[in-house]
Amino acid sequence: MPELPEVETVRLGLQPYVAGATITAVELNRADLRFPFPAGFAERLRGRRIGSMSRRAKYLLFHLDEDAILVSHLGMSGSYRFENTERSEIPGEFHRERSKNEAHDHVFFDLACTSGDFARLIYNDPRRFGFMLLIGEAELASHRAFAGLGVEPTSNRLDGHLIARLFAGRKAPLKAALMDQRNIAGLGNIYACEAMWRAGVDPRRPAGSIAGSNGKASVESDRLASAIRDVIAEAIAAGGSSLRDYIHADGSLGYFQHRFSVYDREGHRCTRAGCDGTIIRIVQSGRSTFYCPDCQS
DNA sequence: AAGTGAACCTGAAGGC
DNA sequence: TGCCTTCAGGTTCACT
Repeated sequence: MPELPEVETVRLGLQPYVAGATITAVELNRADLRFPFPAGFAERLRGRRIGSMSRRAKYLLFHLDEDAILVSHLGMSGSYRFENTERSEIPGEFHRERSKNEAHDHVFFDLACTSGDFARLIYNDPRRFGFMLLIGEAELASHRAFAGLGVEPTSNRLDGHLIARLFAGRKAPLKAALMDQRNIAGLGNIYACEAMWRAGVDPRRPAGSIAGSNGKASVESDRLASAIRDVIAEAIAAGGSSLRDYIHADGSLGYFQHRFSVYDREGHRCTRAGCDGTIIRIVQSGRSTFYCPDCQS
């Protein structure tokens, strides 16, 4: 379930365990996910020490020694879990014996943690839309996955003026413009819908109609920028608690439980004070959009 | 160039 | 019970 807040929650959950850990072994259950794994993937990771983790848009970045970065995108259904987080003197053997191999477990990372514990980090991804890259720190900015990405919705650079400038003259529906990672990087279907509801704007409107004249900020572009930043910040805050179990996994997946205002609420009453509308679902560029036709205009 | 739609893949849920 | 269709949090590519 990975939009930006979910990816950030995964990062926050993994970071304390993997920071400072050394990768003692990597096993692949198949040669590809969405793309083939980079040549020599497992071999190149073995023996590397993980410094820290960061996130860009929906990408997880494991910063390794020798200025390398393990990039992980979770696609639609990717997840990480730990198994066998116990002390052992023989890392490789220990994990191999005890680890459960569930359907769609594709990558196994054996880690020697700074605490002296050993842990096995497992990447699972039923639909295999996720992928992993192994690149150099210097390559990051120019890599095709990152070069075109827009502003982080958590950044204070995201304001009404920027939205107006990005959207001015655009005829694509507002929803499509918000989902376009070249504009705002990390917004997905859920939070695009939620942000438009909070801002009271119709997803079908041409994106350019949000901008003021001459691409200046408008009341609506200001409202939309605030809505995006608020909903993302709130989701990260809420996600932190609800996904923690999922990271500690003992086999059971945690579920991201959230109160959505519109997403997946077709047929329900709009919850905006004073609005009597009913949430409807439409399809835009092949994706579901949920909104209230009464208070989003 | 910008915008739209199909493709990638598996599983869950609902209708009959 | 099973079989069929539709849908799912993302990205990329091919086409108009």
